[in-house]
Amino acid sequence: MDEKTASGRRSYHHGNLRQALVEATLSLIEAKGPQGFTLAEAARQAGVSAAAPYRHFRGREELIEEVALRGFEMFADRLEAAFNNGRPSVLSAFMATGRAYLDFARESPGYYIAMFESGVSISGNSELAMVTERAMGVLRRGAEMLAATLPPERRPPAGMVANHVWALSHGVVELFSRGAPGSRAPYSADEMLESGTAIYLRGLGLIP
Amino acid sequence: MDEKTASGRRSYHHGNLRQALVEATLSLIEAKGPQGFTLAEAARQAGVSAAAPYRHFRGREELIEEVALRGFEMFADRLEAAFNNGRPSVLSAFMATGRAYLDFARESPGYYIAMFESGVSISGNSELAMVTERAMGVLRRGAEMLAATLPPERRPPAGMVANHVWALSHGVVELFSRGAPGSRAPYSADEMLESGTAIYLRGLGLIP
DNA sequence: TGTACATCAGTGAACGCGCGTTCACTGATGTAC
DNA sequence: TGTACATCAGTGAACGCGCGTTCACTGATGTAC
Repeated sequence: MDEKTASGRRSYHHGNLRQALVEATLSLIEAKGPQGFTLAEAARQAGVSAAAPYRHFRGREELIEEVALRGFEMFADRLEAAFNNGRPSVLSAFMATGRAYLDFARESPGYYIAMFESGVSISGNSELAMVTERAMGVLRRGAEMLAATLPPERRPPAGMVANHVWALSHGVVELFSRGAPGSRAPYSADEMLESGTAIYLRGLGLIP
Repeated sequence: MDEKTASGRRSYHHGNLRQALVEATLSLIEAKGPQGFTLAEAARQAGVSAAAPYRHFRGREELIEEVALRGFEMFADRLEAAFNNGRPSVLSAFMATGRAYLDFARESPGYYIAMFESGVSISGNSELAMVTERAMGVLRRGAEMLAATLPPERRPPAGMVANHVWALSHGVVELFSRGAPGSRAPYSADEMLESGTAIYLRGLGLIP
C-alpha cells in the first residue's frame, strides 16, 4: 500500500512536484491575489521543503511565468475552439469567442490573474510573447473574417477590431467580475460583454 | 534662512507629512507597481522615521486608501469638467469624457493604479464607495443624456451604456498603455478608445 | 511680553515575522554490466 | 537477477533582509494667563 500524504506525496521524492507547484500557485493566487503568492507557501502547500522548488524553477518569478504561460496556452486553445474557424457563421463564432474569453476568466481566475495582473513581463519572455500573440491571433483572424464580409469601402482594419474587442472583454472582466468596483452593477459580466459586443458590431455594420 | 532638507523637511516637525507620504506613495507605485510600495520606504522618501507615518495613518492599508480616495476625487472632477454638462453637444462632450478618462490614467498613473490595481477594497470603505459612485455617475448621466436624444423604442439603458464605455476605457488603459501585453499594437491607446467609442455609439444609432 | 504647560508630531530601538535563496547533505531511482 | 554507481530530487539549517508595527521617549508648537 502506498504511503500517500495528504498532499499526494509518497516519500522522499515527490514524483510530480513541478505540477504540484503550479497548482499551489494557482490556488494561492486565487485566494490571496498575485502578491499573496510566495514560493515558500507554495512549497508548503505541495508538502515539500522551501528549497525544493529550486530543483524545478530558477526562482519565484519563473514559477509565475510558467503559470502564465500555461494559462495563455489554455486560453488560446479555448478561444480557438470557440471560434471554430468561423462556424457555423463568422458572426456567431465571433460572439462565441467573446463568451469563451469571459468563461476562461471566470473559471480559471488563477491563470487569468497570473497572465494579466501578476506583473509578469510578457515582452521579457519570448515564449510568453509568442503564446500571447497566438491568443491574440484568434481574435484577429476572427476580425479579419468578419471584415471580409463587408464591402471594401466599409471594411475596418482587423487588428483594430480585435483590439477593441479584447479591451472590452478585459475591461468587463476586471470591472464586473470578481468583486471589482462595478460588480454591484445590475448587469452580469456576460450580459455586459454580449450586449457591448453586439452594439459594437452593429456600429461596424455587421448586424442590422 | 530655513534649514530645509532635500525632502522639504525643516526640523523635528515635518510640517506636511501627510501630504509628503501621499506623494511618496504615488512615486513608489509609479516606479515599482502597487506591491513595490512599502510604508517603510515611503517614510524614508519623506525623510522621516519608519514610525512617523503612524501619526497620520492607521497603517499601510489606510495610506493606500487615502491615495485611492484622492485619485477618485480628482478623477470624478476631471470627468465632470470634460463632460461639461453636455456642452457644446452631448455627443462631443461624451467623447471628451472618454478622452479625459485616458488622460487621467496616463498623466496620473500612480493614482490610477492605487484606484484600480492596488487591491484596495472599494466596497469595504464607504468614502471610497461614494466617490467611485460619483465618478461613475458622470458617465451614467452622459449616457442618459445621449439616450434621451434617441426615440424611446431605440433607447438603451443608460447604466448599461455607461458600463460599456467604462469597460472599454479601462481595458484600453490596461492593455494599451504602460507597456502592457498589447502595447506593441500599431494603434495608440487614444486611437483605440476614440475609434472604439465611435463605432459603439454608431451601433447605438447616435452617429450616422 | 513672558512663562508654564498641554498637546502634538516626531524619534530610534526593538520585536517578531516570513521571505527568497544558498549550501552541503542524503535518500531514491535508474542504468550498465 | 544482482550489484555498483551516477544522477536526480529531495532535506534542513542557515543567511541576510526588509517589513509592519509598537513603545517609551522627546523636541517643537501653541495657548492660557
